[in-house]
Amino acid sequence: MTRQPTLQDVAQAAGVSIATASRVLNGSASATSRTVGPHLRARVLDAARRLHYTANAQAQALARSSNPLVGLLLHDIADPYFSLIASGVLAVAEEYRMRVVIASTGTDPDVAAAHLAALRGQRAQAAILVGSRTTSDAGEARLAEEVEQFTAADGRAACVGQPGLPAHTLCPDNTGGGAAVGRHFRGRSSVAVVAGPGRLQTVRDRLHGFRSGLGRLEDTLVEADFSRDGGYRAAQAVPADTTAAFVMSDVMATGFCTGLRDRGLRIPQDVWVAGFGDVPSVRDLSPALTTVRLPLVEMGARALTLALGEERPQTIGVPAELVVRGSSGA
Amino acid sequence: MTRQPTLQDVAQAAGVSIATASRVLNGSASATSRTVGPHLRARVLDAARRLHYTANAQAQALARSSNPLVGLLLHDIADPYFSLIASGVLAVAEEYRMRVVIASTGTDPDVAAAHLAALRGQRAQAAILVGSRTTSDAGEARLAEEVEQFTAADGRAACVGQPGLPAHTLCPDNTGGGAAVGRHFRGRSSVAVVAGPGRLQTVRDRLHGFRSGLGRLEDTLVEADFSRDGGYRAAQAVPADTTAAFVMSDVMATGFCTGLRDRGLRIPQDVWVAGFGDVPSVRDLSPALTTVRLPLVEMGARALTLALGEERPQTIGVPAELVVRGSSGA
DNA sequence: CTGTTAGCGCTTTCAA
DNA sequence: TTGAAAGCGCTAACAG
Repeated sequence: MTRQPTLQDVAQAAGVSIATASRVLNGSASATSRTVGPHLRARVLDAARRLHYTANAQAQALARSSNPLVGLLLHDIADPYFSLIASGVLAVAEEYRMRVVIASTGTDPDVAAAHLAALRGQRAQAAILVGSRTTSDAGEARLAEEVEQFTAADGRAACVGQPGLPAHTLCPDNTGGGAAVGRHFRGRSSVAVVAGPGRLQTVRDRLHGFRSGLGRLEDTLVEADFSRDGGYRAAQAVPADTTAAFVMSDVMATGFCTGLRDRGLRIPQDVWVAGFGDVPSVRDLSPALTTVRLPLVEMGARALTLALGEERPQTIGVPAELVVRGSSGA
Repeated sequence: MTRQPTLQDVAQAAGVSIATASRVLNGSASATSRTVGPHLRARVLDAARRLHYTANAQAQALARSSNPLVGLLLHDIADPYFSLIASGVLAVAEEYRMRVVIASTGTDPDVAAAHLAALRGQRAQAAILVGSRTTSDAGEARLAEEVEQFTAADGRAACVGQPGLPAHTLCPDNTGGGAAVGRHFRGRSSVAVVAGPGRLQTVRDRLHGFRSGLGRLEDTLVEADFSRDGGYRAAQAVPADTTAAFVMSDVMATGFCTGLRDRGLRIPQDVWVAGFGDVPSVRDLSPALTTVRLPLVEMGARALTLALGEERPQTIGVPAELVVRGSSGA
């Protein structure tokens, strides 16, 4: 490799000291950096351009002991629920001119904890944890511990999901959203719920809300992973006389509807279906999917804004709104 | 903030030299690092744990002059086409235990070039550029120049899209895929094409392939952005007597189908529709969408594997396979 | 097997 | 306004 030009090289080429070169090239916005004469300044800029100089971000981070970096940890980037949130995070990061390192952690809090430790190693200024808390108390405790380490190292953490972590929290109204679906389903004779993994707090909240909204408990519970195919399979597992199904994510619901249809059941004549999240594509199913709207992109944006802005951890509720469409008779 | 513990602190706490601490904590896998006595080793590990020590990744990168980092530049993470590719990249990065910094660049080559320069500044080992080349010769030239700088700095670059950059290239068969749709549409009387922005090479390739497959040129061309709503609007813009429409992305096609339906046209009785990409959700449209399958997740995985593995830039074709479904009469 | 020490490239006082 | 020099935290020879 052609060794990367260093500030040293630029300074030399411009015939100035390395300090001067630093001031004109990477000088912080602070007033003290503008103090370079126009003549030298021009020479430095010119030399930098000629050499294709780019500051070594590591060295800068080390010297400044701060790194314009935010970590984004989410369950699965291939799921639109998460990629939409990610898109909001990226937009804000761009505004703040921060880089973002991303990782898919799955649902294991220990994996998230490990990544968070790595982020601390990178001296990231912020970390956004997107996804559900779990019922693994031990795991959650370790994650919380790691969040505290991160915060102690002057990092800002924000979580999109349930409260429970010592960090900013954006808390979608899973219970309320579930309840709205439950109320909407009142009067339907035989109700099924397609849930995600039971260890996820999100799943519990949505289920609990749903049942309280429905006003009774006789539902059939089918557990699936949060995938399209999981939803499809769940449609085979549901009782034949089901007249309404609450599927806990839009991605699952999408597969679920197809599964139902392949089984000869009609939506909504035979079965009402409702999802959760309101990702864009569910409007285009036929019939369009009734679902609970979450402002996903904004949630991502908000989470980073919060992390970067607010000093004291805040918990902020995010309203979840039932959107009734054709899949439940609209 | 509680100052982060340094290697110094750990060494002190363990009563050993900083070198020893370094060897046990961050020692490269090379044989020379295992040479620490079990006794001291244990003391160091213990001290590190007590202090919650995490190596400063910046300092490490600087000292080692290499950074286990890959950059991922794509048009729009909210689009499943890209998020699926991203998911493949993340999986491989995880295997290699590399971090990935991600950025949405839109379609402007200069934005990508700027991000690439930043990646060079971070001494990233690899960069994956996902997205179409454009017809902006000047912009592409600047991007190519930047790729060369990146490579010169010992970085590996891989591109998912068209050839044209001095890097590894994973080249989906856009022309062939388009042609397959064209052949499939032969015999349909009035054909429309919903294209993305004309400045994208991908769009040109798919269109060119389509026309050659169709065997004639009298199609109606509607240009839209690559969004769901763009597809929906395009459905209003297409001639009323259209009997077949090739929509150049699945996301657009998804909205397009709804637009057509809202306009009173039936799929496939009145209009055949085909998309491109085969993202998971299009199987669940009714009728299911005919489309051109691209192995998106694998493409992402392959791109990074290639970048990390192969020295000499290679161009690899990725087959695109027509999948006929209900939206075109299957 | 362990410790000393010279950098890695940049920022930032402190003097001049 | 400019330059000299002391680190930032860690790695990697080189000595012992």
